[in-house]
Amino acid sequence: MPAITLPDGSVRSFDGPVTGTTVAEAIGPGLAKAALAMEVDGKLCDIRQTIHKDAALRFITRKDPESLELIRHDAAHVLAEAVQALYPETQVTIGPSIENGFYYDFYRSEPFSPEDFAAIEAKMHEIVAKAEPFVREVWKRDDAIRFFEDRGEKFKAELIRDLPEDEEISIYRQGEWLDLCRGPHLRTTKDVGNAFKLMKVAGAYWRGDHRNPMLTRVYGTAWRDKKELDAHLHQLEEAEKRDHRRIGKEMGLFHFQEEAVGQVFWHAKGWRLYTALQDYMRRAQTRHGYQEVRTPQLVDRALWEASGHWDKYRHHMFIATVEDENKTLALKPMNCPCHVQIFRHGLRSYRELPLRMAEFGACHRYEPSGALHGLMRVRGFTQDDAHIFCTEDQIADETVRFVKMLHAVYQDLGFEHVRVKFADRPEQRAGSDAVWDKAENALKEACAVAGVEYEHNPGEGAFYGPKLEFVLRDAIGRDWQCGTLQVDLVLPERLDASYIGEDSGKHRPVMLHRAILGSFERFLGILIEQHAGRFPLWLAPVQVVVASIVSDAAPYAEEVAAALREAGLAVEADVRNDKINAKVREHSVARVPVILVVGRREAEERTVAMRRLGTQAQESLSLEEAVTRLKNEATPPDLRKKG
RNA sequence: GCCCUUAUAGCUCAGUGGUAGAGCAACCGCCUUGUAAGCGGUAGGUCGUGGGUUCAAAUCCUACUGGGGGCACCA
Repeated sequence: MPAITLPDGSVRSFDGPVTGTTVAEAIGPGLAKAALAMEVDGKLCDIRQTIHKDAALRFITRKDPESLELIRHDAAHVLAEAVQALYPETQVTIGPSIENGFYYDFYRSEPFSPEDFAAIEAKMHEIVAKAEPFVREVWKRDDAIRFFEDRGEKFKAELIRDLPEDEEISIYRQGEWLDLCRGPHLRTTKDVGNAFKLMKVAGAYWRGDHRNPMLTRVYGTAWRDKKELDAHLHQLEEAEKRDHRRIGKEMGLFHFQEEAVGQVFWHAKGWRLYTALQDYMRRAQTRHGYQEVRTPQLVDRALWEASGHWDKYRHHMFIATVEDENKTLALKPMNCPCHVQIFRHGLRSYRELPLRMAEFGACHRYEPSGALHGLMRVRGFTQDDAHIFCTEDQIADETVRFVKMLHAVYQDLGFEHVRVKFADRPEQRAGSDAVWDKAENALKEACAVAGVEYEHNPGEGAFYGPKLEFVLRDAIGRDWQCGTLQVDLVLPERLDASYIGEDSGKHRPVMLHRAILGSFERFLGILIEQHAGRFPLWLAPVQVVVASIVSDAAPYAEEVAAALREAGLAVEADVRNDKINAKVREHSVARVPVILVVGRREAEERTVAMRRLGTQAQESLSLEEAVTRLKNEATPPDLRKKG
């Protein structure tokens, strides 16, 4: 006699086991029509599922966010049926719903191409129109394996074989077609609707392992209605407009070319942006008690062997040799071993700890070609790297200090939302379990002291120690992992770093590896996308353009530009023989934050007409006032007078 | 590295077997101009590179290199 409790608190009793469909019909025809699935005691399931005992029930309609996931998952099934109908030799594997859509991985000797999309989409619409009910069946394991093997579906058979013994093998049918699937699903294929679109094909390794065969993955996006779909497609276009590679080209910030793959040619404007950020970081570091150092680019392999990097990362290092000398050197892929060399140069006292050693370390890594991505993933980059040599007792305090500094920097740079992840020991690692226990516990404790709340990220630590990962969210909601703090008890041991303690004995320091930006290249890529190239004044590559209206005003325009330059601003004078409309347009398109327009009147009165990017308003003010105000406004946030 | 895709003028792109095109930018001239494109003219490309098919290749095939989207990788 199940009693069904509904979200409004009301209870309905039934004489015997009932399906969700029956309950919905009992409540009313409107709900019966709208209910796509249901949640029974918090668990999402098919609406046709039978409820045997008392339960809390909530119906899922198109309005509920859960419906999107179901629509997407079902769209993947519809895609798979369509593909097998058109290309019967294709084997199916898996097809989950993902953010904004779904994908399905197929195995086929000839991979699909976007040219096949039109035919596949047409078939999908046919299947949706047929309104085939999704019917759940539970099969015996052996029957299921035999069934799929008989059909030549080796991948599916393998999946079933690998399911845990006690797992129920459920099959979903939609008309003639069926698939192994945990569910749940909508009522019929019709519920998928027509707001879907196939987006791209991509290769993906079977079970995510590069030793396995390559499958063809077809990605699609799916929404509740056409309006949502269009909004999503529009958003994709908007994101494309802020792509840092596009903006970098438009604003003349940097370029890449074949002769230096994965390395940036910074142009004058991009370099101003870069150095503005670097200057800021240098000030922040100095303020927080770091000393800056500089270490060699080319270092003998012996050091990398000692640190353990040679063993693990040799194939990702650029190796250099000299003809006349039988030596192998490597371009440094990281700075830590070099910093240890400075630390161990001469005797260190406990009085020097914590010793915070920073370097804008230029590193090179031979990243796989497929990993390269604009500024975000390059082969030559510069880290805002630092290593804190300290005692175990100082870990907590240093963590507190670092987290504070990191938040201040992110805030100055315009990022408010920061998450923390705790990455613990990976499978392949250096150091004993005892050392790892110690390092992980120390870091956890430090988090507690610093009041840092974190998510767990299992197995993702560095090979020498656990790490905190700082993830920031940008203006359009994307997450970027930038900052990191790593506790390392291994490298000081391997590279024999020591200090003399209070007891006159030798001790091992702890090394904290830390970065806030990560790499300048990547962080600038993020900054470009964050601001869509419209930087705050202190970062803008060209801060002000002084544009003359008539040639008579040209000398005054030059004078205004000179005054601003004297005040430390990046300014250009545009005295070309062109219409003011054209000049304003050109510099607006170039995202110059401030345009000062000067004509005959301004020259006579010694004023400027100020126009801000993104507005049409003009403000007339005296030259002196303009210089004072712009100089103040262009001051980096950390140098601005507070309050 | 693997799969798909792509490469034409400085930029954005059209041209799909029959003598390389447009817009913007550049350069030259005219216009002295009041807040998002004034007008006219000139110049600019061995169509990414190497092979091949063909009477004929930007166009078809093939390899390589770079770019893009994923997968794998990310000390």
